[in-house]
Amino acid sequence: MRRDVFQAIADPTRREILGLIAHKSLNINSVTEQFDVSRAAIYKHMKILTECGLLEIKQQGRERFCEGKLERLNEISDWVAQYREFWETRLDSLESYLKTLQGKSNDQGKTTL
Amino acid sequence: MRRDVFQAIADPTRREILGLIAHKSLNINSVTEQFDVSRAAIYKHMKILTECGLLEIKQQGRERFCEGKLERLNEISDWVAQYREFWETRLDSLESYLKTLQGKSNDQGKTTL
DNA sequence: TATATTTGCAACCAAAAGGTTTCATAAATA
DNA sequence: TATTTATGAAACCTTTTGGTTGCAAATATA
Repeated sequence: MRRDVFQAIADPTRREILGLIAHKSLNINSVTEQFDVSRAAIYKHMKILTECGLLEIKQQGRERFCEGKLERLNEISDWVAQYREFWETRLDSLESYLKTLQGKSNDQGKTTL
Repeated sequence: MRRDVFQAIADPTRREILGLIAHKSLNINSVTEQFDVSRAAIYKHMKILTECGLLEIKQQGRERFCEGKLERLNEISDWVAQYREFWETRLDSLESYLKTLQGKSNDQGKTTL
């Protein structure tokens, strides 16, 4: 069972769940109401999110409130970041190239690519 | 067949493939050599990456060179970004709270956590 | 106490994912 | 021309995924 953050956010329902609980903690039934699948299905998604640390559950009476731990998404943005540097470097050199062109003829405007 | 960027990067092999071709274009056999699965398996991964725009293929004789289109990862970082703001706000208010304590200060520090 | 509510979890199912082997085809080369 | 190389893709298999229904247990409430 691979259970990493990348796999966790691959599912659109799980992304939606994160969106819901980012703002405020909700119990499992409240989350379920927002979807048209069974509680058991939502529960399984919750479990996956919990197992990779994106979500924490706090018991309160017979209810369990789900709290988002979005910091864990850092793993994702860190991974993307290495390539961002890479592709932005390329875009930067394109940009400076275009600026060079622009400097040569000043009425140029944007060249459609 | 869901075929979005989120699902594409969920698989570790596909993430590795992106890492390989980020630096320079490689043909399919060269990519395959780096893994211990069959060419057909790699080919399928390539296809998925192509279908969601993370990769472009340029024919050159009988070979096909795979070129990374990492800009498409913007979709991922955009999605993460909305939550980044959210959780960094929380961290920022913690930080300013700590600064307030440290400075024993005269400003109205945000203590809402 | 009897009943409602909220949840955990098992058992099961269909479809998707990730892999394999095999064959066909087009391009390069001996 | 005959052969090797690089690839596309079909057929097939196993495991994982995402869903279901149903039941048990614990907490709240009438």
